[in-house]
Amino acid sequence: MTAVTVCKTIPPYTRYMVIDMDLSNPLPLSRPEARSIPQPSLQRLPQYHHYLVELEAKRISRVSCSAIGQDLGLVPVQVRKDLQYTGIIGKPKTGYSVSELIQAIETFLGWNNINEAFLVGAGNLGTALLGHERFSKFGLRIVAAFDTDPAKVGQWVHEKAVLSLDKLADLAPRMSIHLGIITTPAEVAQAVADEMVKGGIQAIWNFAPVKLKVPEHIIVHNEDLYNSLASLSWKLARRFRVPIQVKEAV
Amino acid sequence: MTAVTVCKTIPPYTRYMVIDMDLSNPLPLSRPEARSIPQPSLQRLPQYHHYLVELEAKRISRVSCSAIGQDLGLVPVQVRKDLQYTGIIGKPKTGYSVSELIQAIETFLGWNNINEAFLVGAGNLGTALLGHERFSKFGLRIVAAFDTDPAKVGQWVHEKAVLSLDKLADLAPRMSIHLGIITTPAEVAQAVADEMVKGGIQAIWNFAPVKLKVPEHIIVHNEDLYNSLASLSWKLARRFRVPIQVKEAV
DNA sequence: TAGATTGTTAATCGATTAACAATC
DNA sequence: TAGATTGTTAATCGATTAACAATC
Repeated sequence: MTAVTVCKTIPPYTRYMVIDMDLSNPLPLSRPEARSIPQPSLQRLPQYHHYLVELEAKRISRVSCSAIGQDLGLVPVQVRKDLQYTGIIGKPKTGYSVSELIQAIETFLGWNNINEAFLVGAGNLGTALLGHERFSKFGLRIVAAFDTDPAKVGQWVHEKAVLSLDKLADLAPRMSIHLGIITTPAEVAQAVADEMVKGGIQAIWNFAPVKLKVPEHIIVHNEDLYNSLASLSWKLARRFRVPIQVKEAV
Repeated sequence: MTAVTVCKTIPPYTRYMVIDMDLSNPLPLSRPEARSIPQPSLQRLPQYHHYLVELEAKRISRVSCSAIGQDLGLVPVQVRKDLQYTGIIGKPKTGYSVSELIQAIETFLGWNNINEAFLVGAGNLGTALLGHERFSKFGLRIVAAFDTDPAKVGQWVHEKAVLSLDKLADLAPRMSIHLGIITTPAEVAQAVADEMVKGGIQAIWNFAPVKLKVPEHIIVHNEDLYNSLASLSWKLARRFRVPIQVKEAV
């Protein structure tokens, strides 16, 4: 508001840019960590990334918001807003540089600095994740697996050793591992989380259907298939219920 | 508004209930399919369900919103709103009946009428899902698996037959299967989805990281691990960036 | 009765979308 | 220049939360 008097002819958002440049921050790209981002936007970024990588493979070097929106089923202005969080700036009329966008998204999401992780629970799901080469493209490398089953300990799964769970709390700090993945049955998930916290793990990606109790500073993400199944089966069930509902109304 | 004159002394929401009963719908429970529900609420319902089942195992028969909220990290009024979508009604001072709540949630989510499903892609992830007994508690039963790999076709995985993919479009309508699960690599997911649509599948639970192109009436749910990994690694990366950021500010 | 808890309405908060100026 | 596309602001839409009456 006070800036209005300084330069009346320039519209508000141009003024904002000038102020921004005054602080010698011409490239917002240089401090993406300073910004906050809505959860939905954050979750759309990997979609853009995936799409852009495909474009790059097709040797397409520039893209507009409308084109992205068209292919991903989003309105252009939403794409624009989302991309702005990464700090990237486009060119009117020509759009955005595909390679710059990819770079910006990867930097923003921290996919450049690889996260090494420990996985606990070498069952079917654990094995599936251990074999998931594509994770490395998204900055995640699972370096070892843990289990309590003596039959599994000492084995190798997808070139990764399966170690005894009681080694975890000791190994994690020595290898400076900050990320833990839980793919155990629900019953033991809490005990595993406790071990991880003891080992100084900062973030837990939890595939067990339990609400983990951990100290407040630990980041927990729940990958709860049941939540997802819920909405799917509700929609499907509703579809088959519809004729009945119509009947009742008559 | 027009109803105000009818009965001035009764406050608005009591009036609403009266009107509702006038339409001979005393139990909202009887027509849960008529209501719409916000996506976030829908995804919280399985959490309540899981929690309530645990309570029931402990022989606790009544529960209040505050208790639920306490344990699940939600404010009481949000719990109340969510539960209202299922049409359940509680009793002031004593709370809700645990068993009625469980019943209401299951009915609302359609978990009573079992969804039989076909799964395509008998790799690690597919095997993990096939072995997931708990799904049956949530109304899902995977009845057969499909694959194109000759080494897998004809095998049995967790007591389920692995069939050749080209049988799917024929079998689905004959067995009246409406739900398909895709756990294939991204490259073939679209082709699999096409087969499912040909077979009359109504809903697809997609674990491959691709945006599927299907007719508009098909329900698709994407279980994209990368979206989830994105926000986790962003938060973790940001945490480690913080000291640097502070330095820059100085 | 008093206190606890539900059910409802209204206010708030946050994300999306509409409108439009700036730019190439 | 004209048209396309970006970047910004303001309006809209939807979910959450606050406040409070009703009920047991």
